[in-house]
Amino acid sequence: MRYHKIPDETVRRLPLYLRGLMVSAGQGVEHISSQALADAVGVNAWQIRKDFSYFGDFGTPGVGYNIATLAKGIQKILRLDLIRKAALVGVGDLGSALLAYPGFKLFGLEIAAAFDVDPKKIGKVINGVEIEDAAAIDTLRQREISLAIVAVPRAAAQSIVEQLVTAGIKGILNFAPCKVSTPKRVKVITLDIAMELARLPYYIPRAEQTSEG
Amino acid sequence: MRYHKIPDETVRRLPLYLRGLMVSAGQGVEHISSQALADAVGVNAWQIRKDFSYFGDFGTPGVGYNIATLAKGIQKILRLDLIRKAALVGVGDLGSALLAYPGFKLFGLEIAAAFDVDPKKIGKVINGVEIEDAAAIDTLRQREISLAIVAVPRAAAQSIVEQLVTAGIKGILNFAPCKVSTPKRVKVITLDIAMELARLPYYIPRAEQTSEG
DNA sequence: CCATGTGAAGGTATTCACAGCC
DNA sequence: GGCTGTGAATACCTTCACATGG
Repeated sequence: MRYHKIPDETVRRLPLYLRGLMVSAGQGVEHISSQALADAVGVNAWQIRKDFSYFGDFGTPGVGYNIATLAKGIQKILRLDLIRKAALVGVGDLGSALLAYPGFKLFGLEIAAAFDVDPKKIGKVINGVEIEDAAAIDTLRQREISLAIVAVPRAAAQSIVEQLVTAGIKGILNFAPCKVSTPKRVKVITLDIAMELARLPYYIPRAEQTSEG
Repeated sequence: MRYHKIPDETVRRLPLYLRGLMVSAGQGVEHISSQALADAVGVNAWQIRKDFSYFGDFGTPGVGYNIATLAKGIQKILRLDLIRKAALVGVGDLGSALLAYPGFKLFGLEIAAAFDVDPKKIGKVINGVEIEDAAAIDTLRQREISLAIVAVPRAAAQSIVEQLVTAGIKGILNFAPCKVSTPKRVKVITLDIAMELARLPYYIPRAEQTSEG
């Protein structure tokens, strides 16, 4: 089933598998079965096998998957072998935390540029990255950075996104709590932290509620 | 179609609608059509109408939805009228940013307690919340807090989650990049920031790649 | 014998088209 | 005329069962 349209849900799970493989690799294991990976990441074994089957034959029947080979394969599918740098716009509390966040490294990603409008922040260096004036966003094209993380207030988000698109940015991770519009060719993933917390109470049965605020 | 099982995807979208309604309400509008809300939040109009239809008749044909009534209705469905307090565990870079994050207020939520294991942090006050020793997590039961946000390193996550479950926590928003296990009655939403960034390159067409790192 | 890979079945969510109501 | 609410149709994703290969 090598040539097929890839379900979006499969793409969403690929980084999860990659994370699980990286963690297993760090424990010195060489092969892993779909069942073992399933236990590690919390997805059904047959779902994992189906997902991998979209991309080709990664596994060996009776043995499982070679962790290093599979990890490389997923990195290539996700294009993490080619794209490694991201720019950050908005170095407030959340932006600073993202600059210091060690988790991107696992995927080969790093924040290679940071921007803010606040003159007091411009010129400061956080985690080896110098904060630049947001007016310099258009230099991203020459610097061959095609990913951006937006961590600015809602009111500024759409305008910043438009600057990023002009600067040749092709993918945006948006933390601003609002919809942002881009040309179809530019992919946006919006991640609203408060929204995630807000749907949690729904799953708490009424009988079990312990907190009323 | 008042009594029906609610699709999980619908529940996921409810906070999005609520956010859109809150923003519209702040602009002095009283009614909104499914089309206008659709434009505001980036979901199809028929999807919105279908979602609301699971819960009853919120709208008036020819007029639209009363924003205040609909917002209250969604808050009630999500149980945001009853549950307003959350505890934070792990006051590192990300945890501190979450403590300062103003976005929870829109949903009536607040971080009402914070814990860390680092003696240097314990006793400090951030945004009006005093950081307590993680050993005090079990006091959450008496304080009637049933939601928790976990922002600790991967290695500590499972152990912290178990303490939280013992303390009577019923819903967890997990930022640690790993699967955490809980009894079925405790709902966990894991939000791995790096994973979200990592699937963005997939959507960048090869021809358009401008960055290779 | 064990684990993968995959058509087919089953289930869930989205989209459509239009009846009903203001 | 305009907008909601919803059965029906469609598309999508998950789960199953088992053939296939080491």
